[in-house]
Amino acid sequence: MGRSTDAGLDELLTDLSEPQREAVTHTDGPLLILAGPGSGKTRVVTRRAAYLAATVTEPWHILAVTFTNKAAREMQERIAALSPGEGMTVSTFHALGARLLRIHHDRAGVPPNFTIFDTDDRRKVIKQAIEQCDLSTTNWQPAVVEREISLAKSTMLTAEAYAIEETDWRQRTIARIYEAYEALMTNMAGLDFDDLLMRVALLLGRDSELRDRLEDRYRYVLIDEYQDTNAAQYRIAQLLTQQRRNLCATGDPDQSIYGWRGADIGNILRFEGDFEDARVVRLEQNYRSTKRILSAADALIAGNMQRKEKTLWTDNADGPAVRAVEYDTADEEAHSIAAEFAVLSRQGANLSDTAVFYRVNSLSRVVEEALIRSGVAYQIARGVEFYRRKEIKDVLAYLRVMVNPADALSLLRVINTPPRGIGATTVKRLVAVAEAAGRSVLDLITSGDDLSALGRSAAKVGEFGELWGKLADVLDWPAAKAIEHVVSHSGLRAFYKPVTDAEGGPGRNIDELISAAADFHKQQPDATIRDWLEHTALVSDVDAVESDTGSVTLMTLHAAKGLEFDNVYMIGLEDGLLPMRRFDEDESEDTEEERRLCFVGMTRAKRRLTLSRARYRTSRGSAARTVRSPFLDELPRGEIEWVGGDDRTSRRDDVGMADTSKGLPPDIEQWEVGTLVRHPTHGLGRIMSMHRGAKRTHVDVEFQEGGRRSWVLEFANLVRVAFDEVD
DNA sequence: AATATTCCCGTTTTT
DNA sequence: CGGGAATATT
Repeated sequence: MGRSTDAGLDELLTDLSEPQREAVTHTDGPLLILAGPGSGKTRVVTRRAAYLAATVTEPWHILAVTFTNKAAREMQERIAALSPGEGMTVSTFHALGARLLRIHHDRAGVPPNFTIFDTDDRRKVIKQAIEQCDLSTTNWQPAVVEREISLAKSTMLTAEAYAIEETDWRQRTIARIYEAYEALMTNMAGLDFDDLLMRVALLLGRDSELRDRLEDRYRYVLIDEYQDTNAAQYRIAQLLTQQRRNLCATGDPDQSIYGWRGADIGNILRFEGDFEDARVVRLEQNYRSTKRILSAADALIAGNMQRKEKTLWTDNADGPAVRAVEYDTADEEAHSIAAEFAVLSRQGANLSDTAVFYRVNSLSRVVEEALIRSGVAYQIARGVEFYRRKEIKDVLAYLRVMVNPADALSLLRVINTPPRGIGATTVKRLVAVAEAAGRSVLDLITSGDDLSALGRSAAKVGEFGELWGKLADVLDWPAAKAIEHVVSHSGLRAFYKPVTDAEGGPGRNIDELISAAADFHKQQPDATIRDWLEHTALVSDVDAVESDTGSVTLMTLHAAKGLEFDNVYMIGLEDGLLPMRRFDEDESEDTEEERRLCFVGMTRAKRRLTLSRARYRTSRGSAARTVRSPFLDELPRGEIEWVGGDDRTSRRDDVGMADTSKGLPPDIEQWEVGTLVRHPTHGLGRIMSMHRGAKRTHVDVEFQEGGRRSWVLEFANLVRVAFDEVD
């Protein structure tokens, strides 16, 4: 056993509540930890891992799986602090998948040096696939097809399986695209995010020998955030624990917020059905939040119908009232919050413990601007965005082709970046020649063939071939050094030089990339460039969040899961935003997930929670009036301090527009963004925006039959339609 | 072939 | 409003 002194064991069990101790000391057999927010789940999980290592197994027999790198890193650190010994595996699902596919590539039927294609790459390949099928990308929107394929993969439907399941013409067509997409990806030795899960699930399902080996290696498996697992992840968890059945799942159905990407809340609800002898531990005492925050959150989540009853309670102080603030405009909202931060900061408060959450990334902009103006330091959780920047993708593309010469997507990106006289037509010819010769483009370029078929561009291509010869041997270098080399010899550095010094300019970003690579190398000296690329492909937004920076943290509600802050601001509590509503979807189903999302956000707060909303918000250009989020109305009146005029009857309805009322519909007060309307010739539509000028009211209506039109409301023959009148 | 210009349309959320 | 793509210009 890793460590077994009695003193050590006692130490692992101190300061635990009864249910916590029960979970920690449960060693063999299925265990479900239903952990409410702030219930000390991480503490239980880390102690349990150390406990297992100290009593029944060795550290290297323990596998813990999380959803983000940040979570994995933190879990690793906290377990390490309990010194259970070396060798435990703590990983994200996707990183684990990549690693297993790498090691067992022959069994999995994937190329050994596959590279991971991110969503941008995947989008491009899907577009290619659609075009290859002679379909138009207007009728078959890449984003829609991408989503469909992604959801198929998350339920382990391969292209073949999907084709068999065909039900209608639409699906049959998507099946064709799916197959074309897979063929392209295979050609390029690329795997997408969903492959990392699907292929592992399928591999484990059919290869019992490998399964046995893995089961012997990973005898105790922990899956964190089990409520957010999709079918493939669920399958992996089951397959890894078939014989020993030492699966410990932790999670909270009330915090399931990834249904939209295939997560199945049923996985956690079904746990006791899957394992009849499962031990279930409920952690319901909250150690994080004040009574007021907890009861507000609890009241909100109680509005969900499909849910396991749960009693959250805390011994913590009442704390200050939860605030609900209504502002007139989003600017005002942002500036007011920024001003509060400025005051706190002046009072010497540490803003590391403060966060702003929002439903959609686009809301960060107003807040950022306000914070800059007020001189408040902030950080934004957006690790992914960094790696999506042009210049960064340019650099990475070079490395990708080196690691995986089949990666034509990256090669075509790189071949004329920076511009070196190889234009679109030349590239097209090059691809055609390669195809005719049955060889790869890179092969063609680098093997010194006769390229005269390319006309006068042949020389340029030849030069690129030479350049490539000089670049390609950095493959074994540490990533930072390799990037430095590539950047200077490819001409990228010089190309970006003119803008290089600008704040956040391309040159600076490349420098940042280099130092990130250097950090990586320091932490994992044995890692190859391929490992580094994999690492960059699998970052999440939260991964970029640092603690103790002294600055306010801005992030989406999704990114906030699992974190906690003293002082939390949630903005944009508006109908249609939070809860988010899309126009083509039936509404009831998603509202519960939206409510959970709101619940997640609220329960991040330890001491102070402020929810706010703006009566007018500018989105993509034009300002539109908003409707207060129904979630605000679901909060217990007594616990909430309302600021800025609370309900619908106050102020906004009597702002001087008296003389415009002439031609307006009689029920104009009930019209707002989202209202359904009928037009004599255009049919049923929905108001997308509403603009009240001094004299005229303008509306923007999107019609069910397609199309979008704007009118001056006084002159449009629009009639309001109630939801229940719609067939 | 490279750069300048206009136009179009829209991401919810993320590994 | 702003990025990306189609289109115009040099």
